[in-house]
Amino acid sequence: MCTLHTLDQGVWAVSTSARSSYHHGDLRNACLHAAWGMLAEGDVASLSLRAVARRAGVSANAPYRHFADKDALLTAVVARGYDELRLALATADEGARPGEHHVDMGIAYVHFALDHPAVFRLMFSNSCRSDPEVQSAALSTAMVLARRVMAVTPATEVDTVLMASWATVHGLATLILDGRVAPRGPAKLDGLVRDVIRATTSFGET
Amino acid sequence: MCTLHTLDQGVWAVSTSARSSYHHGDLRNACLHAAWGMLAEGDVASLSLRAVARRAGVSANAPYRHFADKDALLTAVVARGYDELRLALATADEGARPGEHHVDMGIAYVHFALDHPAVFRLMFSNSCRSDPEVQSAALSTAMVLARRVMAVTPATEVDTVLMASWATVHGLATLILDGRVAPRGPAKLDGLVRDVIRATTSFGET
DNA sequence: TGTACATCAGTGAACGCGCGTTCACTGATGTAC
DNA sequence: TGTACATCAGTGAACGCGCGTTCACTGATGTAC
Repeated sequence: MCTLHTLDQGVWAVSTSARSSYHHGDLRNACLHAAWGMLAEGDVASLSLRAVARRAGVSANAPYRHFADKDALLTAVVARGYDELRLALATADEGARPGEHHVDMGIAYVHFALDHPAVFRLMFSNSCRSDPEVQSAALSTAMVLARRVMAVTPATEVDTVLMASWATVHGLATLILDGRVAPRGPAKLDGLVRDVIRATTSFGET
Repeated sequence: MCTLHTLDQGVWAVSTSARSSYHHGDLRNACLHAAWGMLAEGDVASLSLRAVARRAGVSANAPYRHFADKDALLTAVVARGYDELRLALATADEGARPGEHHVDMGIAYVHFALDHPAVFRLMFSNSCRSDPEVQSAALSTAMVLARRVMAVTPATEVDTVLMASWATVHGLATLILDGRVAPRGPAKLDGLVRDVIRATTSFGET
């Protein structure tokens, strides 16, 4: 059903293994993987094309065979980010406890942000908001939320409720990420998300 | 009562006027003003200390008399940002229509974000979250929201409701800023904020 | 099966650039006497 | 009131750095005959 592989395993792992030949074989993916890894360790400002090439074990200009410029690389990373987020949300929705779909999806959303802070910030920066690939990836991600909202909301209110749900969970993720809101102890994170979502959800779940 | 001046007028305007003497007189404020202006036109990545000095009409290293390094300047800008936001929220709260305090403060919050996108992003980035001046400025800002929440919420739920309110309006501001949620026409912005806040506010207002 | 050749995906060196920051210095200001 | 001097707040030149990107080139691969 879902053919998407997570970036930390599966087909991606191969691309980081030592290469024996002059040709890399999968440099595009290796660059994305390297960029993803570097964003896990630092922020966007510290990510340079040269460093990505270095980490992929390749000369500084080799990435230009696969990306028009630095922006194109970042755009591709962001698109992957949305794919990952969409997968995480869909998985949470599928495995949700009865009557807890919103809460479990919200928890997954916040966890994604905390697990990939720099990627998350990049996804919601204005730098690549107008790229078509990113826009479509963002839209499919939003659709996962939308489907759940539509299942339990009168048609006339779907727009507002979708925005409200998304805004709440997105804002919460951002505020926690930035240290403006602090769950007391990591075990309390899920409870905090649950409480906030319940406090803002006036519509029922079936 | 409130002695804070907005950055675009009042005492700040003076600091950008042509200077006649070797000594600037108010270079610290002039730097902050220049940085603020540059952030209004571009993003954080395009803001350099040298450019700030240039705009302030001063040599590249003059700012070092007033800021230890570039980070210190950014930190000061962020602190000012929180001051401005706090002022905007307090003003909105004071002048709110009866029973609409949450809505009007939310609208003010979103407007601040849209009026100062780069500053807003910088305020909620992790770069200066641990600076004491910033932390205290952020705390006083949050207190403006907290006071309003406390006025209408049972004590046991204040924490959760405060987080929920803040998260919702902050998330909404962020999503609009990033183009993920688009009010249809600028006149519709306030209505969108109002609808979302009403949809997520289950507690009453007196 | 062997060979010539086009194409693809790398290399290494170089470019100009703007940056943050430091240095020795200088003009202006204020204060003690 | 005048002068010597310490202090403050600027200047201009220079530093090393890593960056994005381009260039001519080369090793590997695949395909036509």
